[in-house]
Amino acid sequence: MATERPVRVRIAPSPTGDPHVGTAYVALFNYVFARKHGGKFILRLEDTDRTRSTLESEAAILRALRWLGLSWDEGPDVGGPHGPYRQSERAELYRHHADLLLDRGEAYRCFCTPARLDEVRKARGPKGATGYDRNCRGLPKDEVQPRLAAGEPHVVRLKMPIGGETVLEDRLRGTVRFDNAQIDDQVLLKSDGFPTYHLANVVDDHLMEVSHVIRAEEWISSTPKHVGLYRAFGWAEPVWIHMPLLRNADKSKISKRKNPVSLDYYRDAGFLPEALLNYLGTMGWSLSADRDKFGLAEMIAAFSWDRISLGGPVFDLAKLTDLNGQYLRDLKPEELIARLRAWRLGDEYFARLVPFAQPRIKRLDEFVPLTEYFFAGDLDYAPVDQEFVPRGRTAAEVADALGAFVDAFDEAGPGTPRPAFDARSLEQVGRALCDRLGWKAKDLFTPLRLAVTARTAAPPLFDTMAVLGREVCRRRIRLAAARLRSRA
RNA sequence: GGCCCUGUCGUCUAGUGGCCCAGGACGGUGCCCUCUCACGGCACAAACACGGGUUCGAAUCCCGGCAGGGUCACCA
Repeated sequence: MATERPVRVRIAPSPTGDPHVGTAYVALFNYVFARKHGGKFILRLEDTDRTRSTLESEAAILRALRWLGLSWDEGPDVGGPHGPYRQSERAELYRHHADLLLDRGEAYRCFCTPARLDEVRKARGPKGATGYDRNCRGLPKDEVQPRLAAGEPHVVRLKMPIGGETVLEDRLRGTVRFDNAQIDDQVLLKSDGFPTYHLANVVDDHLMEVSHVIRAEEWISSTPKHVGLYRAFGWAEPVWIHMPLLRNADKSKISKRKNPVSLDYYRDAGFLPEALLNYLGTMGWSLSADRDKFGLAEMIAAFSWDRISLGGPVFDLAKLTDLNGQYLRDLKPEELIARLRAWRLGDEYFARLVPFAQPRIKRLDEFVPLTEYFFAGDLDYAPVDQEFVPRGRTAAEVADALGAFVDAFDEAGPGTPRPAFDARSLEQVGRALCDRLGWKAKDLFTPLRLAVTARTAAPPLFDTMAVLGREVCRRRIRLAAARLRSRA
């Protein structure tokens, strides 16, 4: 362990969706650790999945991290001595390093088709050993060359040691041992010529001189593969630090079905970045026995890995909300006003509402009541409870339909980017769902309108949703569905 | 299922062998403040998962199964 190396750490999000609260959590600990030791905090985009990565997501992640105030010293937007910081722009580098391993006999070309890999997996059954059967590992050169020359699609795999064990030292968990028989020959280069996470990550961490890999616990079981890579290259390992995973109330890994997970939600729902950061700092870490309100500077001053607890912390919106309230009350009135303006009580947001309100008001004093749900967080459905279920349907059916709608605009098919959150595609998704269900449009759109506005009469539904945003809509719809289910 | 990680109030946590018949916070309940609500104050209920060891002494060390989680992709 090269602990004396200058501290260089990184957050390496994959731009494949919303800016995730888990990313912010891990980023926070990277940031604090770097600042504590006068080191560098690097932002690197891991966009090697060409089918799922989007520029939109990339921008959203950068925006969210900036909103939180976690500034990076090196990154795709600010540059730095080890760029580029976007993996898609480093493809040559990974190919070169894969070749290096190939030349040294540490890696090999694998011509197995996805179909064959599928069969291997199936043949092993539910309780079989894991992974690839190393079918191509022993392929003789004179067989590989012609297939290569013929342009046959293939991947490059790492030769993991067949026997023995891989031992790694985790700063938080101590020595962790893996039987090498459990670890298969990981793909390094995909058939599209792009690297997998494993290769790109290890190559970049080395080239960027990352001293400590601080990441989520879910990575721990693939760490032996990374250790194998460092050895194959002959490089020094970083210090491994695997943080506990944020959890849903049922203790499963935090997920958008059970929790608001997008940083945009927290921003739109009126949480202050400093409160969110503070709250995240109490997840698995504590400043002292009797204080849970503290700022970034205090956290940096007091930070130590020895104060980490490893049980996966449940993310509790109620406690975050309380903390947020404390921050709000500490603000000077003029500061609060500025925050409110920057949030939704400013010209920008007003400009989007006015077109809806103008045709519907006869006096100025009607504006606020009319547009109330554009500013509210969670809504009170009690007054409209009786309106949710159309004739001939059950509450459970409606709840399922609402859930299906959220899924439909959230999750595209494999390899397809999810639909944009605008009125056109929202309506499209809604109508497609009606077709699939065999429902009249009204039977879905009415409960949807109620979920989003808690009113029977409102401006056009999909325009309203577009203004409210994906995060607020998702939460309201899920809440309404849960309420319907509890009634059924 | 294999492998790996984890295990203090419902939740976040303090606790690194005696200071702990376990402290703080959120949430809950009650009371006070108060024109109401919020804030604030006070109080109450609420945990060392279990079984074995080690030790004069264990929430703290060791072992065991138990439970929860993660992971087993040409996704990260």
